[in-house]
Amino acid sequence: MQNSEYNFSKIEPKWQAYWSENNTFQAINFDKRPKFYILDMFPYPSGAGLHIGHPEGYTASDAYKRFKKAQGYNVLHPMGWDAFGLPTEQYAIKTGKHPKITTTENVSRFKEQLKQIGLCYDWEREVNTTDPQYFKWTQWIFTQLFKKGLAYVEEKPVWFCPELGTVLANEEVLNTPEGPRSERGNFPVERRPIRQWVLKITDYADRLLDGLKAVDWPDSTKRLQANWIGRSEGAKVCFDVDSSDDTIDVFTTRPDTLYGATYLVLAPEHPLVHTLTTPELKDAVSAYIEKTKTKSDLERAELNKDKTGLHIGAFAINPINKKKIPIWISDYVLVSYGTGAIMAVPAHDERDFEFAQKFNIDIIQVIDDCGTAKKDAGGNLTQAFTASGPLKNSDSLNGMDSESAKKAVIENLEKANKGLVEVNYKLRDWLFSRQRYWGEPFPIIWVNESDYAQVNAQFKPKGTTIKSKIGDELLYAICLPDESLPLELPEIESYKPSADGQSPLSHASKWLEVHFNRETGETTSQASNFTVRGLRETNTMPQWAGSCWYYLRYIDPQNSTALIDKELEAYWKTPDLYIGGAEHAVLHLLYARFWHQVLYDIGVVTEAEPFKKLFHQGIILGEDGEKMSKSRGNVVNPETIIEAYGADTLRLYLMFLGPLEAMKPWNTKGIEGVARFLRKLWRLVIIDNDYTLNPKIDLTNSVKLDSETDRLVHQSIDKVSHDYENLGFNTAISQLMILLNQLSKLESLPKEVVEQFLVLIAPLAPHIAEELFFRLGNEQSISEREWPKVDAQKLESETVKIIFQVNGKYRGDTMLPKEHTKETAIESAKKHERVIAQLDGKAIVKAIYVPNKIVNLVVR
RNA sequence: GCCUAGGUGGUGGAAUGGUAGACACUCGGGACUUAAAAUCCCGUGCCGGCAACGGCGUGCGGGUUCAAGUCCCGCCCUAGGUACCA
Repeated sequence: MQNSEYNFSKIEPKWQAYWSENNTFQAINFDKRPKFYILDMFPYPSGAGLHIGHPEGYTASDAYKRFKKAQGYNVLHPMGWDAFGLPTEQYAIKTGKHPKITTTENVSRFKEQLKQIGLCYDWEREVNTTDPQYFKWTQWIFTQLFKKGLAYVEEKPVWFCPELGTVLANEEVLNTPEGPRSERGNFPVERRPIRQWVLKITDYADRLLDGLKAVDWPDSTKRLQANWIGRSEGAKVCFDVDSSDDTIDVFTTRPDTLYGATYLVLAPEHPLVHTLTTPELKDAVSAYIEKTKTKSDLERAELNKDKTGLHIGAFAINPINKKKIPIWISDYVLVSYGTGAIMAVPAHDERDFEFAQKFNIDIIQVIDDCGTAKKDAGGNLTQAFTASGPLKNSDSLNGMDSESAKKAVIENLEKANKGLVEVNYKLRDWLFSRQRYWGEPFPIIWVNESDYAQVNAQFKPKGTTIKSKIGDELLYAICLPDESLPLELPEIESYKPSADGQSPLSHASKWLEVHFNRETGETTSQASNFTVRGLRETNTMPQWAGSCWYYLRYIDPQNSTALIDKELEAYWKTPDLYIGGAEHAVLHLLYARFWHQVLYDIGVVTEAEPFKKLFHQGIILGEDGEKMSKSRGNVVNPETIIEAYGADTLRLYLMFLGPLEAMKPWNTKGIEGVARFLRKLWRLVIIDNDYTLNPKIDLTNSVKLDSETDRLVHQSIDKVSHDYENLGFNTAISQLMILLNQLSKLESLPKEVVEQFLVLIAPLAPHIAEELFFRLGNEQSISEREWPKVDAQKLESETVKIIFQVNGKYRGDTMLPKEHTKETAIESAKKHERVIAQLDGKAIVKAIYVPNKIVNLVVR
């Protein structure tokens, strides 16, 4: 009876200390080996500590890193903290504790937990978005955007809760039968326009779309981003307003249906609504607009199945046939898309059809459905016909197909100066400010008009000015010089926003009021002949800002004179693999790409796209199959698992649960399987805990493996290598289980084979691999050992298994030599007992032979 | 509504159009043990049969094919995302 003990709690801390002391996984700048940059989405260090979802993706990237290192790459695999964020601020409001302190505590807890799992990062490259030496460069990037004219200020509607006196995030607003309410306190909330910084991401829409072609991302993610950008080609059509000088521009993707436009709809927020409404309808229209304010875009879209709207009394003239059509307002038209107004063609648009039916507006079919549309007994459409086809009811265009008609209509309108080709995007500009404390302050000063004129142009945006009414004054924005960065957050007494929704920074009067040197840009608390009076911007940046470019800072984290050194950038370039959740498929990845493209334009980086290859890890659900959450009480804590089973077992099990990309439930019972596997591995090498090696191991490597085992070894090297490369860890582990089961059965086996096994499993279970490798007499870390090579010859076997089928059903098999003829295979099938039984009384119609695989006899 | 992903034993899952259920968990039986833990062996999709074996079986209904979990068409269900985008 073997007496061995796999004491993970003793060996795991030992090797964690070893890796740390020896800088085993340090990335070496300018090393001759090929570089490989693996990036994880960095976490928000919450007060709750790690949950089991974090280590899933992180274990995968850690394993991949160890694999790539063994393959001879100079691997960069860093970690950092996306540490600005709402929960820390809320905690500060509640307790008065400075977010900086909370953040430091949370970060050290997270770091400790990551280390416990055996995750080895190059900690010398750690970044923290709240570190002034980091956000100095976040602010610097903003000044570049500002100077390039890619930033502007605008009043934007945001959720505001008068009761709480604060702006709310979408997720803090609940939909209730009584209307939208705040999550905290259940108070009524409304959309209120507040002064915001906005970034012109739409200027980059086409490049963001084109760039997707070149990257190795999941197709579904590319599609998601492309849909989000939503490029659509169409026309802008200008409608005159009857008995008025005003005109209304609409955007349409179907100019071919212009003859079928029977009414116009303005978004309730459209600037012309008030002007065009006839006096007797003003009250009703105002009431409708008020009601719209309480609805989010999503609500206007989804929950409001029943169309609402009002005719505002005015009429427009269809430019193509001079027909007079009524102007309506309805909340199904959004002010943020296109021109905020549409021409409604109920016969050929579902929403317009629904609306026209409800309000009894004409439905004129101008595209011939050629009998394919759904109609009632009277021959009227029962739903919109949205396909293309030949035109009708369209004067000279009758008979023309949709595509040609689109061109013809636009040409016609262009001649009359009533329209033109236009491209529209669903993508909206990026609302880039928050009325909060715990974020990067904007490096912006507001000055009055006459002072602005005296300020050196280097502090102003090129080709534009940014002005806004602040307090009662119209002020102009200038940016701080690089030397004044970072602009740090002031200490304040209360983290609560002011009652009018302004940022808590608006209380910090000492910090707020400055004197700005017109030439040098230096800010002082005392005025002088060279200074102008200014007010600092009180908004802060959103959490996205810091996470938009962190992957660049890992390359050169300490640089105080540049965001990144040019030579280092040229060496490390951009991440070769980016692993992170699909929940960031659009926003984070799109914003980061936008900033990267701007940085590319100004020469900071040399590649146009930041993330060459992307992989989404799935979510781990609770044992009940529901999303893990404190309130459900189904949260699994990694620390408990490590205490009971060890980090290697946790890592292995996380990867064994299922495909990395899948959403899968945690099952604590199942962990027994991988725990047994590791104990079995331990016993293969050690027969008691006193450093006694298993005598089955031939230390001289003179024992030869039988050919079947030898083939299995090489098949395993082959499969495991492929699976690791594709992050298919679950199948790699089952292959290793098969191999270990075989090796355990042998009477004796060469040490070399055991070591190869250890190298194969080291990426996933590094502690036990190091320990056993060490006990086999090796002095170097197993991570220095080269990845085993497959001997292709050994994969081949002399015999192959031929499957026998009758009418496609398995009825037996046999082993045949590799070099056999089709006839031999078919003959041996016909001789097989079970096949004969199936052939009884039937004739063979056909015999299919797939070389080295299958014989299928078709009988009747 | 729309977009995306998915639906395979009691459970997690595996399967270049070629033996469905690898590898595990669970459960049952046995060995070792005073006993337990650990370990080892056998069985474990469903129905029938002592067994050999036969039938059925990858959400549902069709289709293509010698052969379909895999490809095509229609439907149902689940999860995630969402902006009635004109």
